[in-house]
This record gives sequence, structure tokens and C-alpha cells, in this order.
Amino acid sequence: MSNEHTRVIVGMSGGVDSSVAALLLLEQGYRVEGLFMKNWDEDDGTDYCTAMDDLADAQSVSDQLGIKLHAANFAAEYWDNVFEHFLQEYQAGRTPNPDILCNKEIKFKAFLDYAQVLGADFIATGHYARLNRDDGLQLLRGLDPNKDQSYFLHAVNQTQFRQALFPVGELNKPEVREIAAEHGFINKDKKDSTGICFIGERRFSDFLRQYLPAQPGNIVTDDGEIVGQHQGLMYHTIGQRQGLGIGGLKHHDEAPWYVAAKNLDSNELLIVQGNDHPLLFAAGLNVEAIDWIDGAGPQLPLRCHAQIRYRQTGQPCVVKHAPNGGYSIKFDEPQRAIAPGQSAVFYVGERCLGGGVIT
RNA sequence: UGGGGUGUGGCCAAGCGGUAAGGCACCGGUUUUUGGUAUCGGCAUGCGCAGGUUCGAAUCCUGCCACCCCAG
Repeated sequence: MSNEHTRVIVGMSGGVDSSVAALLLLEQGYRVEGLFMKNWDEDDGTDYCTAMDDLADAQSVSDQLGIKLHAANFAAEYWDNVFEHFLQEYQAGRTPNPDILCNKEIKFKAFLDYAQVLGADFIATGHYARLNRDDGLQLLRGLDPNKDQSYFLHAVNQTQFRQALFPVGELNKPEVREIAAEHGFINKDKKDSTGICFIGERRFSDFLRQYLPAQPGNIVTDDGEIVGQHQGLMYHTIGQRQGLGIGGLKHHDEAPWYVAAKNLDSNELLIVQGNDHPLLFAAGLNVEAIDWIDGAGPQLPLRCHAQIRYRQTGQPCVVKHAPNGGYSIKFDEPQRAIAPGQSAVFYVGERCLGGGVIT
């Protein structure tokens, strides 16, 4: 079969992964174009520069590959469909994962729609994930276990995936860098990007403070002792150590303190001492709804693996319907710091079934 | 006021004559397309203040100051 009449638009971030993705598609014979997205306009100067650098890198690689590079700005969509929800969740005391929504609403919706307007048959990104089109459509973990990004893609549905390609999902990261080096890409040694997608690395609580005003309250231990003040429950998350400002306390040992719970009614932050304190662990969790990639979802109860955060190996568990209509997940081993607002994502072997937001 | 105790970096805290442990917090790096975790590194020319003894003091002596406890 020939790809010469198939048009693919690659989301080019200026990083190595999407650059190599574009290269691989060209080698596979596709008609390739690139698109650089800028979805965050709340610039404070420094980010403007990094966005410009990223665009320059994307342009450099595009020129080298001889492909056209489009540019688009979905800042309005990002704000309305991702960022506002992100702020609401924090306001409600939860810890959202904006990048999961970003994939669902921006990369595989706004970008996909726009690409179709431009006449594309497919979009492609530099995600480390694989799609199996032989048996319906399945999302599989990226081949590189260390870079697998299927966790972030679990809320995208199969209809959206049908028009997506993940060329680097079949590779290991070192191979990608090697390919970039062989072709002399300007970004061959560029550091992997971190921080919220399109927004970038920030001092997180300072960043939130720009949008959510402080609401000071007490920090209390599990014994009810008031040991300090916090500036807002939303600036902390379950399991967090940094930022409490709790130094040495008389009559307590030398272990650091961690956030165990938030009490929205009393505006109190409950903290416990020691990384392995029992109050930091829970045997299960609930989710209200699950985005099943195949739409229907599997037969329940289901024994599978779940991840409650990116970069965690799948944890054995059982998923079943909860009496209230949602789902309950019971782990074989108690899990540390399960944070409401984060996503639990389910896997059977290499296959990602979907996931839901922890309540 | 009398008796006792304590004053070491932001906090907790070793040291008790030989030239400032450790932990927490904080800051920075690494890891990482969320948050968080983890990990590595940095962090007191000075030990309430002022004198004195000594080759040498946070450690001994004197005075002062501050705080705490018990009496009152």
C-alpha cells in the first residue's frame, strides 16, 4: 500500500519527539506538513521567549525536512476548555491533571478539527504510545516503558484516535535522539519539556496564586495540634511534602511532614509525619465516570492494573460498579497519596482501556 | 522579689576546653509533558550580650539581658 496520497499534519512542538515523528512519516511516504501550536498567551516575558525558541526549532527542522509549517493559536479554546476547569478543580480542593484534558480538548479536538480544515487525513504527534488498528482500535503503551505516555491519552476516544498516528511510539527515546542526531536536527540534545503542556515549568503555588487568591487557615496534625498556617488549601496536594514550612517541632521526631487530607469546611490542612504514615495510604478509590476508549468498556468486575499517576508501574486491582453509579477500584496493595482530581488509568497488559477522575 | 532552669543558623537539637553533629524548613540541580513523590547539592568565621582565664572557649569565671518553671 502506498501513503503518497495520505496527508498528515504533525503537531510540531519544537522538541525532538515530534521532529523525529515528522521525519519518520516522510520516510514512510506520507505527504507531511507541520503545525506549531501556541495555546497560552498569559505571557510573563520569559515564556514568550521559550515559545519563540520552540517555534524557531520547529521551523528549522521543517525547513530541513522540506515540509510546510503552519501555525495556530488555540489559546481561547485552551482557556475555556482546559484552564478554567483546571482552576475550578483547584478551587474545589482537588488536584487536576490539565494535560489529560489538553489532549482530549486541544490536541485531539481543536488541532484535529483544524487539520481537517487544512485537508489532512491524519494528525500525528510525538507521543510515546501505540495504536493497534487490527482489532477495533486499541491504545497501547509506548514501546519504551520509561517514556510511555498512554496515561495522558486515556481520555481521548477511539473516534479521535482513528485519525491519529504516533510514529515514535514504536521507538525508545535513545533511538529517537539518535535519529535526530543522525539528521543533525537542531533540537537533538534539547531537554525534554516538563511542566503543564503549553504553559511550561513554573513555581507552582506562585503560579496558582496568580489566579486563585490566598485563603489562609490552620495546619493541624493528626493529633489535632495546630502547628502552622497555610495560605490556601489549593496550594497543597495529598502526599505533598514541600511548601508546608513546618520545621523542627518539640516532642516530635525528625521525619518530614506530608499532607494527608484537606478539610474544606474548616479550611484546615491535615498533616502527618513520615513518608509511610498509614494515613497516607488507601486500599481503594472511586471514580464517578470512566472514559473507555472503546466506548463500551469491558465486562465488570475486571481484574487489571491501574495507575494513579504518570510514571508509576501499573498496580494490580479490581474495577467494579459502585452502588452510586460510579466505579470503585480496590487495589491488591494500599496506594500512597491518592489525590482526588487526579486520574486513575486502567490497563490490561499493554492495552490502555481508559480512565476516570478520582473523587 | 526569692529559688531553680534555659539561652547554638528560620525551627528542633548534639556538643560541656581543642577549634560548630544531625534532622526539619528553605534554596538550587537531577528525575518528569499535570500536581506530587524520590534523589543529589547548598545553607552558622560563629554558639543571648560584654568582659576575663587559657596556647586555645559554644564549652571555665564574672557581670548584664531575655525567656520558662516553682514559690509569692
